[in-house]
Amino acid sequence: MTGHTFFEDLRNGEITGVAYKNLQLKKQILSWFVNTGNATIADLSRELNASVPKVGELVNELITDGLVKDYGKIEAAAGRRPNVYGLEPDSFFFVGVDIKQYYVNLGLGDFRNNLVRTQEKVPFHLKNTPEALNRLCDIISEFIETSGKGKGKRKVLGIGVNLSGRINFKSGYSYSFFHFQEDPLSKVIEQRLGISTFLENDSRAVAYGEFSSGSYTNEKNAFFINLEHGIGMGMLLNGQLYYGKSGFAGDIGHIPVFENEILCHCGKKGCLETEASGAALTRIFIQRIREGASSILAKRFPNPGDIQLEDILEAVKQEDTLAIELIAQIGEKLGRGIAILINILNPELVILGGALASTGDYIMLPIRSAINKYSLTLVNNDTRLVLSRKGEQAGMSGACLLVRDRLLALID
Amino acid sequence: MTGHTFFEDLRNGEITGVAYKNLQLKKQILSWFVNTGNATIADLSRELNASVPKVGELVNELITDGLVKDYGKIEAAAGRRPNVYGLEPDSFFFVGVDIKQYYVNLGLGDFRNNLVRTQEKVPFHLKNTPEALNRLCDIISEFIETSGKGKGKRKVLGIGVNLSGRINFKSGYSYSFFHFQEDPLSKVIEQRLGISTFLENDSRAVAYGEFSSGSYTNEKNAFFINLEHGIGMGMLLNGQLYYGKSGFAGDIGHIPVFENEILCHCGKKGCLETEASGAALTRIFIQRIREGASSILAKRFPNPGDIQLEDILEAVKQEDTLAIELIAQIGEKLGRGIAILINILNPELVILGGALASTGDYIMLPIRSAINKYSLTLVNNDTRLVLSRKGEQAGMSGACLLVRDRLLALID
DNA sequence: CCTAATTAATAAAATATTTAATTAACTACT
DNA sequence: AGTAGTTAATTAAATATTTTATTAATTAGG
Repeated sequence: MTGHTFFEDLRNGEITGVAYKNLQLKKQILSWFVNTGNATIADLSRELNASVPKVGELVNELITDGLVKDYGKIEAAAGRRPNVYGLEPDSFFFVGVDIKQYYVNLGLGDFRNNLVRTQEKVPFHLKNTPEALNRLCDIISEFIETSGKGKGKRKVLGIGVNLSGRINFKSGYSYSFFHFQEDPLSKVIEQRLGISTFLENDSRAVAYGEFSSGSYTNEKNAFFINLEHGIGMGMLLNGQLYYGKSGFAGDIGHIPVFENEILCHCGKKGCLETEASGAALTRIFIQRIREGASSILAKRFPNPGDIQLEDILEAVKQEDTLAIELIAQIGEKLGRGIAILINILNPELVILGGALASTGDYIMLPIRSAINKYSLTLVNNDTRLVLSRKGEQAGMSGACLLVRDRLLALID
Repeated sequence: MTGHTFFEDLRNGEITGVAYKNLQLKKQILSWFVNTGNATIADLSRELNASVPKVGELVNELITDGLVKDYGKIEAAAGRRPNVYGLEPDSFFFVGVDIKQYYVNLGLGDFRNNLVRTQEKVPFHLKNTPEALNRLCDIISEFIETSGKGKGKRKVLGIGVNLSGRINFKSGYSYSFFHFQEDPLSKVIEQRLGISTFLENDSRAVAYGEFSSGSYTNEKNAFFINLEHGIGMGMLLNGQLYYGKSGFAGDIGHIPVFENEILCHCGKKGCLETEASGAALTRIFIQRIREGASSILAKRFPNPGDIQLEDILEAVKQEDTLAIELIAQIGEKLGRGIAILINILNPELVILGGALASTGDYIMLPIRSAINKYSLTLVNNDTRLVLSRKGEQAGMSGACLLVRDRLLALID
């Protein structure tokens, strides 16, 4: 009993000795609730190798701090029924901000990974200007202000922001957007809004959201592949989000797999993205229309150059032959890229998400057959390939989860 | 003070409460010595967040068990000089067995990662027969018997065996060699020799040896690429040896990067190994000779089919133009494969080893230029590419280290 | 060469933690 | 319905650990 709250202790780097050990054990208790769910004092004592009185004491302190809740007694085969404890969802909240090219999704997540409120597709144009950053802060601020519940504002403990491009989540610097000031972007937002803020690369955040969602919490080695205009990826390796040396890891879009002459926007030739991305799909589709191919989009767009990725994906749903043919081609090539990943990293799960994934089996089946064709059977037998079921939710959810887990110092 | 030795406690799964915590702290102390070197009680107390008297007590117990040694006083700027403690190299030893196609290397490693005795190139033919396994056990047994020092046999605490092919190091099963009995191979050897035995995939073990050696202990994300007839790889990701779901990870040889029609022994086409391996080098070299190309080997081998990989590598050293030309070609293609790895995993270090690496700059420069050509500059700037400096030693050393660290339960 | 300053190691005192014992709560069986 | 058997939670006793104080060892400076 230090007299300080959990969060005060957490922020205090000077803490040593007994207080340090208690803090560590509290983190382990919270971590257990986060990863495994509710538990009894006896469970925690057994799993964390601490005595029952000690665990009881710390759980009570966490209850006092409002982080943990007594969920009452549970059924038991025999004997006195234990009380179960778990996270207090209503104590604190997190805001997840998922920034896309032309809009922003905001979500308010509780302590147990439920989005209690969302505000989707708030108009916003992602440009590297102070005005855009200002507008972004206003949007977030407005969202927090209006997130009251009953009597007042809900206590927001942290903000997670997903941005595309290179991010150093430890320093809080963004290198692709909003890097026109000295201070790291996370600090700038933090000062504007007065709430701890963490940045993350968008694909990585979405991946974290997917991996932490219900069905996939057991997987230790998994990829989330984000199929939009470009190809992004988030990786979970040995149960941890993988960054590589400087946070560039997951750049699957620019692996050299083709012997083509198409110049990629990265400056190289032969990148996977040149033939197997949303951008490639759009380019090839327009080209085929210009060559006279028939499609429901051919009539609708007098100028084929106006056709957007969304139109093509819509056409797939309306069973347009050309769109379906091309998405299958893209799938086959993507499958070759994924086969490389599978051979190298022997994962247990690959989740496909992003706009292209909404075409379902049309893209999934060619990918699967290419994986079978190009990767070792022994290895790819281990790998489940699934479509994302969370869609846009995963971005907000992942952002909330990342702030939560970083604030609790459950991950580093 | 439990009255039991460290190793007895370690093997006792039932251990709980205070004894458990002491054991954990002892592991942390040993781990510190292994990873960071000698330390004073004060250092350990600070770093491991335990009190000075507690650390002192446990260090003394470890000294009693013979695992730790008092290295005396060290210089200090001011004040009473502290005693430094570290691993006792002469207490226990480990045997590393590196099995190649036609020979075996054996090494006796001490507690501090020094090979105190080696026996290299012991003739052995790796075949999947009980006779070969028998012979292997005899070789190991003979090595241990003759590893006496002064008065008697040195105490060998564990044996590490590197085998090519798929290995499950946790269960001890080998799936490519010596799998003709029910019991896991590690258990079979263990029972024959009466000493704890661990198996590991050869490339992974060599990688561990390389990563743990002097200069590279700070790297958290590194690859070791083993260039022999095939291409093997061991990966360190987030500071841990990476296995993937079933231990197949690192299979870089069979990633589909070529659009060729060469049938790989894995049954697929377009594998990296079909054009960028020692086997490919041999095949192409022989073919070129048959087509009339000139080389110093052309005269020496009336039948070009007799030319072996070793002969070609020797020819490179003698500056044979054809050999040099082809090794550069192989390098360029390998570089493309490595570029893929770099883009995906953003490592800080890539070590090239195996027979082909002995050609030095002849293979290194084309690899480096292909990496620059095919991977994103921003990413490959992070990556140092180096040649293995340990050569055959790394295999034995890695095997010893893996047993040591697994027996001490420093890694899982 | 002695003293102040500094750090290590040890010893004693103060806490903290665990273990064991007790009490409480509940089920199933006679 | 009462009782034996189980498991939880609490309390008290026994340990263990940390903290603080003391002593030891060493350097630098007067």
